[in-house]
Amino acid sequence: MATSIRTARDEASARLRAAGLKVTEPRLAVLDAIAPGEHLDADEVFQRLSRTLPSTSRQAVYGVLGALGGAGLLRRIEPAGSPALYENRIGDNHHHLVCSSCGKVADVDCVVGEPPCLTPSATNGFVLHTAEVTFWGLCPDCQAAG
Amino acid sequence: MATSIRTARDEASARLRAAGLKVTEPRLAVLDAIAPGEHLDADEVFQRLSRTLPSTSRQAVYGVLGALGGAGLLRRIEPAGSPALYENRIGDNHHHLVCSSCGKVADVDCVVGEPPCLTPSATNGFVLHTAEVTFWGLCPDCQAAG
DNA sequence: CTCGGTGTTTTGATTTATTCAAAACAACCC
DNA sequence: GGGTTGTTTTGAATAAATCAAAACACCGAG
Repeated sequence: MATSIRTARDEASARLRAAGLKVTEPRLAVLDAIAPGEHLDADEVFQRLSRTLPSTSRQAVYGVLGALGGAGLLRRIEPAGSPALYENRIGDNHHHLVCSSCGKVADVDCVVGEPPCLTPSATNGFVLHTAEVTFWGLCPDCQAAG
Repeated sequence: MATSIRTARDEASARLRAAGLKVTEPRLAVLDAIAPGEHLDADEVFQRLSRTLPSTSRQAVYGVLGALGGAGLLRRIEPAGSPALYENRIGDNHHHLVCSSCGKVADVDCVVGEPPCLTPSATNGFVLHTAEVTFWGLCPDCQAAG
């Protein structure tokens, strides 16, 4: 257990270094705070760090999230009506399901077949680099709540 | 010319009434301010109204945009990194091309073939009602600017 | 036509999410 | 270990939007 924690920290350190970023406690703590499948906003990350590394300032959280996002170690999404959210899952082009009632976010793998969403009908002269798909609906809990 | 202006106003009035909204000067002015193909934020709308109906407050603009958006007379989009934008084109499920450098927005008709983007690989129990696709890239001007 | 109820707008303050700037600090190469 | 550079802290400021209460205007009933 202690071994696996040490290992996770070491892996995180290695990923930071590989990205050309210095290894610092706030960065390790942020990487540790966001579990796979979660989508956390800056405030939620800050609150989690207030348990694991209470000296961390809110601005440091913004700085870390910005650095990790820019380095590709976290992915940032901004669903309409919600503050920016950060997730662990990177490197694939997965999409998101957002509950229009409670804001809950779930991942979905790319849409049916090949990524057709990368091909709009006309590009208006734009050179594309990403297609982002957000599905809006009601999550199971909000369906149950009527 | 005066006739066409009168007609546009009358059409806008009819659409407001049909939506169950009262017909007011600020609402007519907002509908008049947003031309087809444009994507304006609340501040841009407010600035346009400061010419055509200068007594309108910023909060009234927010109120009008909210009411018209809720009634389906305007569509609201919120690309990441940008304030909410409002457009005229409603009732079709078109998508958007956003320049990641300057923020310029262009409309695109739905992606190739049938709307495949309405079918994620797994819905995680969500009941879907909308799929929103945002394409990110560089607009022609920003390509030219290097 | 005018009166009254309801919905809208104004006025002014407030909140939320985020960014800026400068000083203190810490990681890491030598 | 010591210096440079990047990071974090501290504190203030901004942008976008929302809230609340009072003034007002639309529009249907009479």
